[in-house]
Amino acid sequence: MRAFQTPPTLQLNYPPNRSYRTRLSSNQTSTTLQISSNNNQLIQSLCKQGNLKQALQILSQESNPSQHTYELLILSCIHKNSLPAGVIVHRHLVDDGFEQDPFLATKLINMYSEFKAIGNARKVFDKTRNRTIFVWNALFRALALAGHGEKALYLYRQMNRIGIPSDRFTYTYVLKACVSSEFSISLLHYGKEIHGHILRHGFETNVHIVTTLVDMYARFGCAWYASCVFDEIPAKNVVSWSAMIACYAKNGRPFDALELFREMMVEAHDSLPNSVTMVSVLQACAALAVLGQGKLIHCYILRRGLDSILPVFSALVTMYAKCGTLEIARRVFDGMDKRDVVSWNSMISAYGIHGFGAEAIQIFNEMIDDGISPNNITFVSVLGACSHVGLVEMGKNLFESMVREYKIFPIVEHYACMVDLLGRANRLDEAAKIIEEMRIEPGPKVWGSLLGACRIHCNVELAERASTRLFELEPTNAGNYVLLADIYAEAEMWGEVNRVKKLLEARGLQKVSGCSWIEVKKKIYSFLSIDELNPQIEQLHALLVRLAMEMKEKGYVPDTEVVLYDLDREEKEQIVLGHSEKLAVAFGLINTSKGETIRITKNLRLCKDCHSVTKFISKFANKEILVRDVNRFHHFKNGTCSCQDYW
DNA sequence: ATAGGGTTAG
Repeated sequence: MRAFQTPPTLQLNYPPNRSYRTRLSSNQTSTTLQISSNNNQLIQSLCKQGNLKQALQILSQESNPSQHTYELLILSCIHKNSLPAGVIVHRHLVDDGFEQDPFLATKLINMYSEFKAIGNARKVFDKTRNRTIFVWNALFRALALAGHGEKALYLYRQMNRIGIPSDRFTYTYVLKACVSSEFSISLLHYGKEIHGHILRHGFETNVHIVTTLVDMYARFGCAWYASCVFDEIPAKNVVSWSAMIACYAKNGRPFDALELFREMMVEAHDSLPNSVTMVSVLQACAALAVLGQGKLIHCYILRRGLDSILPVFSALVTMYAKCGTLEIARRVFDGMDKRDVVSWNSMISAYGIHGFGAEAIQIFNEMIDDGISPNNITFVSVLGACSHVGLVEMGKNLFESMVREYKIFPIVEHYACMVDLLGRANRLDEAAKIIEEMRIEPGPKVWGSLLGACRIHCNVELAERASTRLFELEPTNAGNYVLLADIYAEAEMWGEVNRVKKLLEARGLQKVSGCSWIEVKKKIYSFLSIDELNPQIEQLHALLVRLAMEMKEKGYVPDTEVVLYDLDREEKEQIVLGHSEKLAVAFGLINTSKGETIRITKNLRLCKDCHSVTKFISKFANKEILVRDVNRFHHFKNGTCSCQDYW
C-alpha cells in the first residue's frame, strides 16, 4: 500500500477539491491514484504524439492531470495552433486548482501570446498572485511581441517600484518593448533609461543584453549609440556582429556595413558570418549597387554553403536586381527549389523597379497559382510596378482586390502607392480624392506622393495643400521644401521660391545634394555636382561641353527648370551641365571598355535634363547606360529610355 | 528543481 505514503509535496499536485471528490466516489484511494497516474501518462504520451484531440477527451473524463501534464497540454495547443483547445485546457486547469501555479501561468501567458490573444495573457497575469520573475517576463515578452511596448514599460516601472529585481531576461524584453510601440511616439527615452539600469546592475557584460541594446539603438536610427555599445562588448559573437552590420545596412550607411563585415572577417576568428549576417551584407551591396562586390559576396555565400537558405536567396534576388542585372536576379529566382512569399515579393519588385509592369503582374499571378498568399508587401511591390509604367486601371483593380479577395486591408503604404499611381498619370483629382476617402490617417508618405506628383505636373494649388500638411508632419524633411520650391520655380513664382528657401534655412535644414556613383574595376567613384576635388574634373567637363555642343546641333535644348536661382540662361545651363549624374556618365565613357554597359547610381530622382542628355549620349556614343535613381532604373539605349519618359 | 532571451529577406 505504497499509495498511502504519498509525500505531502506530491499531494499539492492533486488539488484538494477534485481529489476529495474522486476519493468519495470510489472507496479505494489506491485505485483512484492508479487511474489518475495512468491518465497522466496517457495524456502525456498523446500530447507527445500530437494527438491533442484525444488528449482533451481524456482530460474531460475523471482524471487528475499533474502540473507536467498541463504543461505538455499547453505546448501541444501551441503546436497545433489551436486557441479554442488552449481555452479548454486553461479552464480545466483552473477547475483543478492550478490557477495560482506561477509555472503554469507563465506557460499560459506564452501560449496566449503565441495566439495573439494578449487580453487573455493579461488576465492570467492579473489573476496570478504569486508572480515570479518568470511570470513578469512572460508578460513583458507578450506585450512587446504584440506591439504594446508602452504597456510593457508601464508594468516594468511598477515592478521596479514594488522592488522586484529584474533578471537578465527582463532587460532583453523591456528593451524590445521600447521598439514595439504601435503608436508613433518614440520610446527611445525609456530605452536610454533601461540602458542606465543595465549598467547600474552590472549587466553590461551580458552579450545577449547588450546585443539587444545595439539592436534597440539601431531601430531608433541611432547608429552612433549602437556602435558605442557594440565597441564595448567584450566577447562579441556572430549575433552582435550581425546586429551592428544590420544597423549600418538599415540606416543608410551601407559603406560602413561592408567595412564592418570586412573587419569581422579579419578580426573575429571565433565568429564566422552566418546567413543572417550575409543578408545584411547583401542589402548593403544592393543599396550601393556595387555589382562586383555583390558577386564576390555571392561566391563567399556559395563557399560557405549558405545559399540554400531562403532569406539569403531572396536577398540575392534583390541584390542582383538593385545592381541592375535583372537577368541574374531572374536566374537566381528560377534556381530556387522552394519559394516563400518574400522570394516572390523580391522578384515582383525586381521587375517593378526595372519598369516591367506586365512581367511583375505575371509573377504575381504565378505566385497566386502556386498557392502562396500575398501579404501587404506583395501589394506594395505590385502596385509600385503598376505605378512605374502607368498601368492605372490594373493598379486600381489590384487595389480593390486586396480586401475583396485576399482580406488584406490597405495601410498607409498602399494608399501612397495609389496616390503615386494616379498622380503620375496626371489624375491628381482622383489622387486627392483617395486621400479624402482614406479611413486611416494619411501620414507623410501619402502626402509626399501627392507632392511628388504635383512636381511632375506642376500643380501649384494642390502642392501647397500637400506641403502644408507635410511641413506639420515632418518639419525636418528638407526634400519637401525643395519639391515645393521646384514647383514654384517651374511656375516662375520666384518670390515664393525665396520664401520656401528662407523657411528651409530658418529651420537649419539643407537641401540634400545630388550624388552619383559608378563602380569601375571593383572601385567606387562618386561625384557631387560641384566637385573641384575630383582629379579628372577638367577632363570630364571638357567632354561634357563638347557633347553639349554637338547635341545642340541636333536639337538639344537644355532644360534648366530645376535650377532654383533666378539666373540668366547661360549660367543655368552651366549648372545643369555640372550635375553629378552627367559627370558620372562622362567618367563612364572614358573608363569603360567598348561593349560594356555603364552603370550609374544616383541618390535623388533623375532630372529632366540629365534624362534627355543621357538618352542622347546612349545613341551618340553607342553605349548602353543604366541609371538607378531613388525610385527605379532607367535603361538608356540607342537614344531611348526604358521608362519611356514616364517617371 | 523547473521554464525563457539577442541578429534575418520585400
